[in-house]
Amino acid sequence: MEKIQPRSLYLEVADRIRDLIEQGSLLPGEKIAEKALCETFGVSRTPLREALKVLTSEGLVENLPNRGSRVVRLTRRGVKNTYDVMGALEGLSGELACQHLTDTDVEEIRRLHQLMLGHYQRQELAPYFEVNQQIHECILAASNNDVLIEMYNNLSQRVKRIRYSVEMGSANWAKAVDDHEAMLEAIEARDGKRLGDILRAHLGHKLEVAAVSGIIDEE
Amino acid sequence: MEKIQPRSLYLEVADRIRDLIEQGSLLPGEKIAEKALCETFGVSRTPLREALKVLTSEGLVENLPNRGSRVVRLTRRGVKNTYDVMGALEGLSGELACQHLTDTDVEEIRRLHQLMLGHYQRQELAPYFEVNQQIHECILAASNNDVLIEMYNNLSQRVKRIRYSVEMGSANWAKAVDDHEAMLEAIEARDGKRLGDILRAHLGHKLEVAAVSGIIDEE
DNA sequence: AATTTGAATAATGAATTCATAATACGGAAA
DNA sequence: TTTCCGTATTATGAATTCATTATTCAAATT
Repeated sequence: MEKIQPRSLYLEVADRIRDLIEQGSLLPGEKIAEKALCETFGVSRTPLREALKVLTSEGLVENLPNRGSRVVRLTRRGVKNTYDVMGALEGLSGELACQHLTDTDVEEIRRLHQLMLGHYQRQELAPYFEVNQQIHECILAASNNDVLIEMYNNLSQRVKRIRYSVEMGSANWAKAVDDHEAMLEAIEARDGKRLGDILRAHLGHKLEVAAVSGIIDEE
Repeated sequence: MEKIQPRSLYLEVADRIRDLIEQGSLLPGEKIAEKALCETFGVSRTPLREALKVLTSEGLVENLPNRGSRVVRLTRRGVKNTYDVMGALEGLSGELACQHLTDTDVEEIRRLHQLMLGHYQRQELAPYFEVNQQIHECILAASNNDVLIEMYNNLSQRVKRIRYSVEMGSANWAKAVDDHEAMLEAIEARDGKRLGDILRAHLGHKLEVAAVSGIIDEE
């Protein structure tokens, strides 16, 4: 029998607002009118305000005393900072994953890797990204470190609303695929140090792509 | 003239609760009675509950629906996970710091380093830790990455309530001082990669000490 | 005696109300 | 016309109230 999980209203509301921000219904810098959101969600201001406080401490929203909340703006510098930290965390995830990866885990990653290569060869960008992310999530999960996973997901959430420009430079793309090739080798050799180094370096490339997106403010 | 900073009540309350947890007035696993805290702080339940939600998303408190809040328990595994992530973040801070450290910054670190050595030679543990922390904060600040600083401080807060057993093994202590010697060299050479590696490794030792503390639960 | 049931109590969750600060607007003065 | 000032309006911050869910404890049943 499955347990019934009672979930607090404010968590539900926080999820919904997160979605709104991610999909772009609430834009960076936009003021969040409490009353309006209350009506769309059909809740009172209390749980809504609690949700806003959670999002504030998550770094998605900022709270100006007596002047309400706004969606935080993404600056180029802020995004760079976020990616740097994510790189460090990915690096750690690689090192730890190598200590825990089972043979079937590696098998699964190998499968995804081949799948991804196929998408690359056929230049199918969206499916490529999809599988690419699955690989990284596999490694992250294998780190067996829930603090790490929590931190990474938080940071990831902050930059998710950047819509990557649809065409990725072919040179960058090729480099990314090369990185993944090296990653797989390191994984198969269970070489955590090397995998960590590759992952730390790997994320740097994404930034260039992100910078093009219109959502980022130049301070 | 100094600006007047209007601060929300819930942030104030959150700070106070954080203090209570850090100094051990609220113990891990302890249930947090809202009414009692409201009276001690002299505020209503609304800002208190908002504060609790912030602390929950910071990982200091957990929220069981309809059953209130409790201070999260520290498990050996959880502390290890936290230290691993902190190590990765310190590593990054070292790499970044080397890109930004000015000569006067390095001068200051050198001064602190000598001060710390003095405390080590005289076996003055508390002052040693004090200065030690100042050095790490210097490096962290010099990273110029506020996302990194925010993350690090959050994690640091979570484990702050561990009271390190007063006597540190003399072997460990010597090793830590050695690490610091190597750190200073790397800093003076502005060798970010090396500094990063040293810092990543450096934190591992603390864990052993922490494990002795009575506050940690064996799951 | 041990376990279960149910009423009484207390605590949490959420809506509402009240207080206060910010914003918008209109008129007066320069 | 532009700027400044004061009032009206609106929104936020916090306390209070109401509703619902746990908990406690005594009585009843096995």
